[in-house]
Amino acid sequence: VDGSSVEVPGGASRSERPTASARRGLDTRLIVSEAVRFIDQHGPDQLTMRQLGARLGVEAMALYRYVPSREQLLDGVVELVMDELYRDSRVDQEAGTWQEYLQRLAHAVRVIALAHPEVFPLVATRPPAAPWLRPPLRSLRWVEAFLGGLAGFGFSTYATVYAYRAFATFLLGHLLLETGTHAIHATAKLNADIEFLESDDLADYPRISALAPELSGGGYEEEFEAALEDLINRLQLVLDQDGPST
Amino acid sequence: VDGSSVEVPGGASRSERPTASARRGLDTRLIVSEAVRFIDQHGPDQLTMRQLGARLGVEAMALYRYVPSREQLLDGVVELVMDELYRDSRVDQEAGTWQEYLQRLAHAVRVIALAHPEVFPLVATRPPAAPWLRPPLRSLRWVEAFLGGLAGFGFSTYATVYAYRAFATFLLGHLLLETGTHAIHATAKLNADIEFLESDDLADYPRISALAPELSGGGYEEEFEAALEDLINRLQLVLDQDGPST
DNA sequence: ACCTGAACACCGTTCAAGT
DNA sequence: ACCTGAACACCGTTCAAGT
Repeated sequence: VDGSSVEVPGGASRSERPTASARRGLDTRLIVSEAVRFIDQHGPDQLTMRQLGARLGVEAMALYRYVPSREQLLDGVVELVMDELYRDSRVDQEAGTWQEYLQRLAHAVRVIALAHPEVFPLVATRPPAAPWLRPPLRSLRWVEAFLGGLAGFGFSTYATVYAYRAFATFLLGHLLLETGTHAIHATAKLNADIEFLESDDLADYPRISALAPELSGGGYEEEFEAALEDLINRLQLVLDQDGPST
Repeated sequence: VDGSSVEVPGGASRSERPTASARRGLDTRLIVSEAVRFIDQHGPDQLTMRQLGARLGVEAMALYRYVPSREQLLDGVVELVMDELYRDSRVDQEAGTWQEYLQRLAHAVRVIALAHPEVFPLVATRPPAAPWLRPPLRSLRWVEAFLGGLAGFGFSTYATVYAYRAFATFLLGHLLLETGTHAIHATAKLNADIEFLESDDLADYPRISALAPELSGGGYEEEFEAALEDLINRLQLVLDQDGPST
């Protein structure tokens, strides 16, 4: 309910008609959030400077006053979406334990990912602005808070870094897989998919056929929860071996 | 040494001059493997039908005899790269234990990912042809072998499915992060990266500054090994709780 | 100051025409 | 049978020109 907090003044008309409130007062932030909405609806490949301009009641060339290039616009999309974390109530309040802290953070990121399944692949694969940022933890403010949080709970620097890396890897793998099945193109493509290198017949793969329902079934939520708990247990072991303080 | 076994007859000239052996005898497979080589060198965004044609000594339009579209060509690239597994000696030979089997498979996939860091994001994010295929385990033959292998080691269907999902998630997260830092564009972009939504000053993030070397450092190999062992231990627990046989 | 028109150098893709 | 030329409908981006 609170995962899609990118506010854009305009209404929901998906025609080329510009919304009244967007007509005047173009602005970098407005452009980026309209891009987010567009990608949520049609996927990143469909996002075109001309189409985005049309939705904002403007020619494509006008966007270049506020955005250096399409590539940087996509970077802005990633940044804006991940910044929804700041508006998520569950990360605001103080956590009592580091386990609780990681739980809250993980769930908040998951909410964002599921709210924007078409954006998440960009979060996962766009080259980060700095080498210390591991997707999907792509914001400096964020990572700073993460490191500070764990340190506050008595993590050594070693344990902090270990936890950071493991946590990012966990989120990336799970959420990319989960959003991949939720994405628009996933279903759209299955219909029209003809393998042209070699045509596969499912009858040749008895084990897959037998397990098809289990393999394709959902259960992402339970999987996420279980793996998150495992990760936390794993970090507990590292903490125990390592001793507290810096 | 054996991770890049896509053989393409042509030489290594990167000009538009076609290689002698590729001049005649166009063919779907040749086109796809040339596309792999191109992406390895320049990344997927740079891949253009016209440029690929030029490398094969042909106009772009000629490619459409063998490849339905650029999109399907990219699907073919993913498939061809992951099929290198069949040519990897470490998955051929019989494994004595399921732990050994998973270890071999994981390392073989990692070799492929590192051999083609620009292709791996495609492996990770392209919509799979079927809902039972979880990236990066995208081949039916492959997944069939995986399921059969574990069943042969006494995994119940529940444990098999659990292992499949966990294994795929593990590989996806780790290898996408690792290839992300190895990718061409990662370094190319860092130089020219100017945040335009808000300019960040590293001095505002003391913990990141302090841990910068540890955060950005490599250590991917050790991380991979450690996490793989953890995963195997986790699967051991599931097996114990679950009991053997189908 | 902010937006537009026209233009440039590209794309993917189709199809009639060449050999 | 296989490739090409020309064309279509688009792209991202630049820049002089409009208001």
